[in-house]
Amino acid sequence: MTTDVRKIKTERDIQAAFLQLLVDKGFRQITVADVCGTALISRSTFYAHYLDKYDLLDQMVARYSALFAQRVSVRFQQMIDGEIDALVHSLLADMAENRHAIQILFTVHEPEADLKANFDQMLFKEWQTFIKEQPLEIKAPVDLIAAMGTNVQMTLIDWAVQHGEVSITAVSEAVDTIRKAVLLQITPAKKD
Amino acid sequence: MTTDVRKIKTERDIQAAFLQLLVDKGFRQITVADVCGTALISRSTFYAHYLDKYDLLDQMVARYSALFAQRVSVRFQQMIDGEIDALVHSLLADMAENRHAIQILFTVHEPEADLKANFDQMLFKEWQTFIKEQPLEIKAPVDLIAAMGTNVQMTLIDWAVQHGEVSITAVSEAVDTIRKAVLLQITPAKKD
DNA sequence: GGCTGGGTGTTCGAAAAGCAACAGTTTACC
DNA sequence: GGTAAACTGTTGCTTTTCGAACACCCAGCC
Repeated sequence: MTTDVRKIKTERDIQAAFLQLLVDKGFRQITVADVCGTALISRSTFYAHYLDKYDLLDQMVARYSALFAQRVSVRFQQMIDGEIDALVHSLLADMAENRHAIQILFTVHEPEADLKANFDQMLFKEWQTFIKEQPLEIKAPVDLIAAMGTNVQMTLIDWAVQHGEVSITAVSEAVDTIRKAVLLQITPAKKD
Repeated sequence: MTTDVRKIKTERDIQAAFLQLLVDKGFRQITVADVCGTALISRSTFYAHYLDKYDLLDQMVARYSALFAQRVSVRFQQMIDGEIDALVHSLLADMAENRHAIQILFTVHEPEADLKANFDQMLFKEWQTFIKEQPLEIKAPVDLIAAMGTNVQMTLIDWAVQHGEVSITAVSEAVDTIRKAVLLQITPAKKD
């Protein structure tokens, strides 16, 4: 099996070095030699783990995308139900380990690897299907409202990733107000 | 020669883990398995580098002792000359890299490995020879005054290690006052 | 007493990582 | 346009590290 500590450690080191370099000089400027240098890793070892720097980025983006994918539905439901406190809280709990990496990867936008775009896309689909399930006839275009909802959520996620654990009540209220405004477009007015 | 990155990295990891564990549970409670566990190192690898945990401690203490030994005379002279600002400054500059380790090792007092005792001993010898070189007949026992001087310096070093870079003027003045009092015991009163 | 569990220190073959050299490609500059 | 420098992947061989087993010791416990 893959229980060899060495593999885990070198991949850990490579990825940490990569994130560091993303901050320092940006993806385009990074060379494989750079990564190996700051990770204290041999170049031949790098190629034993990744095809090239694009593959490295891909794998990292894929990993965090998958992580997010596991929870999208839950988070989406929390948003719909107005459990903003719970949403922010569980978001931060999940990310406690990964916040740093996600924060950095959010700044990278490559055609084939864009974590923020992936998150966005997943949420957008959730909104689309949610809206279409609504019994009411709605006047505004589905995709417009879906985009609105997605943006509210992405903004919240971005904020959470940037700020980590902070007192949340003010945030919750602000998000909640906007959330209601969006939902009003697709559901009958009701008491919350 | 021995420029294999792996050796450097594992020793780095082992020593970092060891320092961590010293803080967490203290030297006596540490097992080799502990060190390997937190360093993500195989036990057989540990024994390729060190005989046992005592050897590990020894080597670390020896290293920082040697580092200090290189500079003792200079530092001592700075003290005698009342260049307290310069003393604290160069002390911190030297230790920038090692302050953390030294701070922790200062808390470990094993019969055969005691960094603080080593520092103390080196300074004490400097004071002894310095006092004996003085032309004046002195009334107080040499070792008493030597111990006094050593203590002033050790206290300063301890403070520097704990606090790192801080605004220093108040410290300088305090130390300078005491320093003069000690020197007055062995030299004729003079204008500074 | 005997037994168990956790610690030590050693060994060995297998796996991973290192290093150095390679040809091929891009980049930068005169 | 040409050349030097830097970067890329790849390879063969060496060194280090790993994991798992071993016997041993010692402390606590039934």
